Amino acid sequence: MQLQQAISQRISEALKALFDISVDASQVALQPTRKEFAGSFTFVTFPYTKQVGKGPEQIGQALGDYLKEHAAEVKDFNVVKGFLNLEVKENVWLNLFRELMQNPAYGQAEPSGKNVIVEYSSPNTNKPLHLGHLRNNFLGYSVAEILKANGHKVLKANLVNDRGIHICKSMLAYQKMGNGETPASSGIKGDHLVGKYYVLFDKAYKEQIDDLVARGMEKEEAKKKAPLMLEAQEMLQKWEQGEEETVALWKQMNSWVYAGFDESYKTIGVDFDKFYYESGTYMLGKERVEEGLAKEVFFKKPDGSVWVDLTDDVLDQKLVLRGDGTSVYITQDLGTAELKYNDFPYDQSVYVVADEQNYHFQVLKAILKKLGKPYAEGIYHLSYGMVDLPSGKMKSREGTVVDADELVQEMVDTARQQTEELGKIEGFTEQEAKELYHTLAMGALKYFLLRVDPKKRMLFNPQESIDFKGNTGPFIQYTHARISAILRKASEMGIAVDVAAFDDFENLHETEQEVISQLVNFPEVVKEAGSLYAPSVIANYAYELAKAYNRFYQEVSIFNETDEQARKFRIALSAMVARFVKASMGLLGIAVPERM
RNA sequence: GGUCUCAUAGCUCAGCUGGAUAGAGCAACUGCCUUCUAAGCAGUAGGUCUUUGGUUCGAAUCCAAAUGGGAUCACCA
Repeated sequence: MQLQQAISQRISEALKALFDISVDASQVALQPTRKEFAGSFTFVTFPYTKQVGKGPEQIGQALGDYLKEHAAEVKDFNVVKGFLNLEVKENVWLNLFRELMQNPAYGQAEPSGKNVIVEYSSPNTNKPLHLGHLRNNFLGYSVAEILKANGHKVLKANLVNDRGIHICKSMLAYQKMGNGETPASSGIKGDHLVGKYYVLFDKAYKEQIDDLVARGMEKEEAKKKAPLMLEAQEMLQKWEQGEEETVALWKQMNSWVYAGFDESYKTIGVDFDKFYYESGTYMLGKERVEEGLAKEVFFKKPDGSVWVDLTDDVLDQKLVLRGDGTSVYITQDLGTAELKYNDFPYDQSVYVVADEQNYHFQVLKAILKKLGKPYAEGIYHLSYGMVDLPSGKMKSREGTVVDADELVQEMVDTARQQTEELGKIEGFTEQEAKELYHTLAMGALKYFLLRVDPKKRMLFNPQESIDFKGNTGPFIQYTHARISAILRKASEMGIAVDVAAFDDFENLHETEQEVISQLVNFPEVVKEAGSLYAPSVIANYAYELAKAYNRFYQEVSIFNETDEQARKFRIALSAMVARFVKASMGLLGIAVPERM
C-alpha cells in the first residue's frame, strides 16, 4: 500500500543520507510491528550492519532520529535490538481514511485488459451434488469474483459431463425398474431421482459380480462380464449411434437432473455465464488429434490408437485416441480448450478441479504446448484438496458422501434454532426470518469451506461447521448487523456519514487506528488473493477486520461520546467497516444481513 | 516402485518474498450486559513448528535426507 511505500522511500533516503548506501525503496522490506511494541511498521537493520560498519541498535537509533525529523509520516520510533519500530502520525491515518471514504471503488483494480475464463462445478449428470462439489462451486464462484476485482474480464463456465457410461447406468436401471416414475409423480428432486437409479444399478451390478465370482470367475473378469455392465456399454453405443429411444430417455433424464441442479445452484448462490456440454464437445478433440498427427506431434500405433510422447516432460507416453477411433477424457479436453478460446479469447483459462487430476492437467498443458497453441500457457489448473470427513474419505459408492441439498437444509435448520434460542427474531416477518436463516446458513457453510487454503486437503467436521461463534461466517455477518444498527440509529438522529464532519478530529484511539490500518489493506489483500487464486486470503481478511472492529466497538463508545467530531468520525468509521465487510464477503459469495 | 503433495496447541486452521518471546478459533477455566445487538469483549492455560543435517547475523519459512499420511502413474471420466 501507499503508506508503506512512502515510508520505504523515506528509509531509502535516510540510508543514503546517513550512511551513503544506496538501497532502492522497493528493496526496503517493512513488516507490521508486533503487538507488544509501539508502532505500525518495523524495519530490520541486521542486513545492513556489514555495509554500515555499526551495530544494529546504533543503525536503528540513527535512522529513527533522522526519520522523526525528516519524514512527514513518522510520529515517533523505538528501537528494540535491531528492530526499528515506527509510529505513524494520526493525521496520516485519517487522511488515508478520508481517501478511501471518498473512493467508492477502493479495492477494485483498474481494468487489466485480460480475459480469464473460470471453469467450475462441471458436474456429472448421474447423481446429485455432494459436499465435495460444494467446495468446488464456492471456490470457483469466489475466484471468479476475486479475478473481476483484480480488473480482469471474467467468464464463468460450466462444462457439464452429460454423456458416458455412468449416465447409461442410471438410464439402464431406470428402464428396468423405473415404472415410469418421474420427479412429479414421486415428489423427488430430479437429480436425486436419477441418482437413486445410479445407486440401484450399482447394487444390482455388485450382486451380479458376486454371483459370477461365486461360480468361480476372477473378480476382474466378472466386473467386465457382468450382464448389466455389458448392457450399459451396449446402451452407450446406441447413444453414440443416435438411436432414438435411447436418446429420448437420455434427454428426459438429463432434463430432470438439470432442473434439480438449477434449483441447487440457485439455493447456494452460484451462477454461470456459459454452459458447455460434453455431448456437444466430445467430438471436437478428434480434430486436434488429426492436427497433432499432421504436425507429427502425435504418432499412431499399429492398432490404430494415437499417442503422444511426453517423456521429455517426465510425463510418459499418453493415449489421445482409442484404437477404435473413439475419444478419451483428454481428447475431449483438447477440443474444449480450443472451443473456449474461440468463444472467449482468453489470456488465462482456470480449471477448478480437484487435485486428484493434477497429472491430467499437466498432460493437457504439455500437449497444447507441443501443438503450438497460443492459449497453452494460459492453462491454469486450480487444484484444490479433497474434503475429508471425521470418519475418513468420502466415497460415493460406499454411501459416505454428504449430500449437498441435505447439508444446506440442516444448516438452515440450525440457523433457525440458534436464532430462536437467542431470542433474536423479534420484529421479523416470517419471510424476513426465512431469508435470514438462509443467509446465515450459507454464510456459515461457505465461510467454513473457503477459509482454508484451497490447495490443502481439509476436514469437514459437521459440528464445527454449524458453529456460529469465533472464526465463522456468522461472526462476520454479526459484525455487519451490529454496524447496521448503529447506522440506522445515526440516520434517525440525522447524522450523515460525511468526510467533512470530522475535519478537526485527530485524537485517534488505538483501536481506531488498527481498524483504519485494516481497511487500508483491502486493495493489497484483493491483489494477493487474485494472484494466489485463494479466497482464503479474503476470508482471513474479513475475519481480522471484523475482529478489529469488535475490539473498537467494545472499548469506544459512539453515541455517548460528547465530542461531536469524534462521534461523527466513529460513525463514518463504522460505515466503512460495514462497506468493506460486505465487499470482502461478497467476494466469497456470502451475503451479510442488516439485522440478526 | 516412479512422480507429485502434505506434516504447526487436545481439535480445526493462519503464519506474506527468511526476522523479535510462533498466532487465531473451538474445547477448558476466570471476569464483563439498568449504556450503540453478549452470535460480542478481556484474560488464564495449552508448542522440542514430525526428525536429522545443511545454508547464515538469524529458519516454522530455503536446501537435502529420513519417517508418516494423501494423490496419481487406465484404450474410466
